[in-house]
Amino acid sequence: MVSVVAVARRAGVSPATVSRVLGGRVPVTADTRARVLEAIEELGYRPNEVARTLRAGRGRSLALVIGDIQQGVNGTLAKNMQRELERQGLDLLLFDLDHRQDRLRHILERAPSLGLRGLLLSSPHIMDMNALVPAFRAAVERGIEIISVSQDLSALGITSVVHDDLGGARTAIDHLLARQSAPIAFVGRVSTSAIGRARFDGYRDALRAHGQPFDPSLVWDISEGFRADAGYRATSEALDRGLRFRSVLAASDELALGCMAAAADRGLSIPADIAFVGFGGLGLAAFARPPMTTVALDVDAQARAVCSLLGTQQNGSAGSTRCHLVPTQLVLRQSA
Amino acid sequence: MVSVVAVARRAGVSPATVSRVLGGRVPVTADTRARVLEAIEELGYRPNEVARTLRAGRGRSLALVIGDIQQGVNGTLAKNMQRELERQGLDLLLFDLDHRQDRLRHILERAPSLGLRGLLLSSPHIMDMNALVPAFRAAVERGIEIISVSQDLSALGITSVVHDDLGGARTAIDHLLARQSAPIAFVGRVSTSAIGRARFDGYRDALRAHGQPFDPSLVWDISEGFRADAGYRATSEALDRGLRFRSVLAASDELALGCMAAAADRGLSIPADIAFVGFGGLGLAAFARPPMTTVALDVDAQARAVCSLLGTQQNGSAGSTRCHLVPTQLVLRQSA
DNA sequence: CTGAAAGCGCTAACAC
DNA sequence: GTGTTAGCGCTTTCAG
Repeated sequence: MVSVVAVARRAGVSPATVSRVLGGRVPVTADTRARVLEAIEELGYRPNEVARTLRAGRGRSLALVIGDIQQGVNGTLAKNMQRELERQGLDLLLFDLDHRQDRLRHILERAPSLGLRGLLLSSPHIMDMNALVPAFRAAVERGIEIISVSQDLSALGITSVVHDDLGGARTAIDHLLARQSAPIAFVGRVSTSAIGRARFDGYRDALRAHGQPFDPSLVWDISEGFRADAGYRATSEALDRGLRFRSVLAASDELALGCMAAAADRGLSIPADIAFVGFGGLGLAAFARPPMTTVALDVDAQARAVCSLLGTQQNGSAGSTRCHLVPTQLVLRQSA
Repeated sequence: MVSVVAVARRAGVSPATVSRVLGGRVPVTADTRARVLEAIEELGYRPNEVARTLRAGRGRSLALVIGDIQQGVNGTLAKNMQRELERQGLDLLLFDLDHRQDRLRHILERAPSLGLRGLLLSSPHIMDMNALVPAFRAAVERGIEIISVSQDLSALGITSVVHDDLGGARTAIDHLLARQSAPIAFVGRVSTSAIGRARFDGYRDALRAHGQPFDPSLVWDISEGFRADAGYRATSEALDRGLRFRSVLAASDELALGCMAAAADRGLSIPADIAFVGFGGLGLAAFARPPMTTVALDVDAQARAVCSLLGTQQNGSAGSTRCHLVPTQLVLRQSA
């Protein structure tokens, strides 16, 4: 491996000077600089990031700790995050939680020894914070920046950049009500998901704001995961039980797709018999038939917001930590 | 940061001994060992991966270099790869190519200085190998293991673990022919995609094997990306032009979804009027209406195969490098 | 079986 | 403006 020493020798200078040229923070004679640059070129030298990291105490990578990269808009999130981080010369380590809390603790503990600069936590999973707070605290004390992007953890002193799930759900309900689609069912309140919870809260708040009755039998909890099959099952059961509803707000696009399939399988017409609104803004939703109306998340804006926050944080001063809201947008298609 | 030195002091031994206990490869007295372990426990010591990496010359992470994490089964691929790598104590660095070849060269050049152990290349993009081969070679010489998982690059001395795209397409055609769905169209031959090419080859070969005519007007190229809108457009145009076909094999599930939407929008019945087969095995495909028949990829098997190959490779001995084929499976649903 | 010492590649102090 | 030196934390000789 070509090292600073080799470059220095070739340029007839000391390793320190090579380092100075590389850093660009300390003045170097134009002539020396040119010789060093030339040597670097000739030798095809590349600074060793690992050595730099060891020296500096921390490196140039962040971990994206994600609930389930396979689901929903998480792929898009990963893509956007990687792109934005790279713009700042940062690398992205991917760590899939598979929704297991012990895995989160594990990566928190490993972060400092990996030289990670920070940790982007994208899990909607409601965690046992008593068990986790010490791990978070320890990481922050070691200089790890933590930003939560799926649930608001600002109360714990963790900077959060989350979508306006509540507002998004409200907008959806407003729309559904405006087009006379009450009663409205909600699918996807999951006891373990902060996102499911927030979207449900928006649903309930909006009903209340409009003076609409809240009917618990129209809220369909699902055990876990916002998968299409859960939506299918919930809707099928509701239909079997003869529940009366004219529309469904789903906590995810996948869920909504499952719901729509269930309605379609019973020969129901969408949106005439039942209207459906999804949540997420999956590209594929536009190709469901009918095309799905959905509350679209702006993951690109979120990624940019997260990156602009990096380095800015006042480490974990629990009181003042803010939660930044990323606006959502109702995309009207034909399902509602 | 708690270091070996601190642990050593506490246990009353030398740093070397601590290291030996950690490594477990060199015999240590049971007593000493116990004292060291205790000190580690008390201090909450964690070995610094960065220092280890610097010392060893390479670390414990691989890069997953992916064409577009947002598309198709790539999310599933990332998830499975991360899980399997972690089983071997390896971390996964995510690098999204956005289908740009210069980005691949870039990461190849950076790999050694990042201490990467290897590079999992998942891009179907057909690249200018003249421009890339030197970069590949340089990386391999520096000890980077490279495995290609989306296209067969064994001719270049790069171990490849790819799905049996050709066989999968053949099976789909066999099925379509058996159910009297000729003529069969193919959508998704992309000039820049090795995957699109391989699946197309399977389509053409199977037609030939069955003595079916090959009609070029039934092969719909798309400019790039296996997105649903491309499928929608291609199918719409074909229908507008009055082309005669009874079924469509798509090079991806997204594409197929777009195709089905186009047919549905014209009031065509699926599969009675036109049958559709997708490629990939996206979970969502089961909730299209009608449910989509698709050639499912076994990404889990692929990830396991890749990991079992790590460390096994005889670095880039161009002649003998093998291409491992992962079988696909036709999942019959109602669209064909 | 254990300790001392060297060194992976880099950069920040400290001289000059 | 530039060179010398030390040390980030680890493991691996080499002695003992």
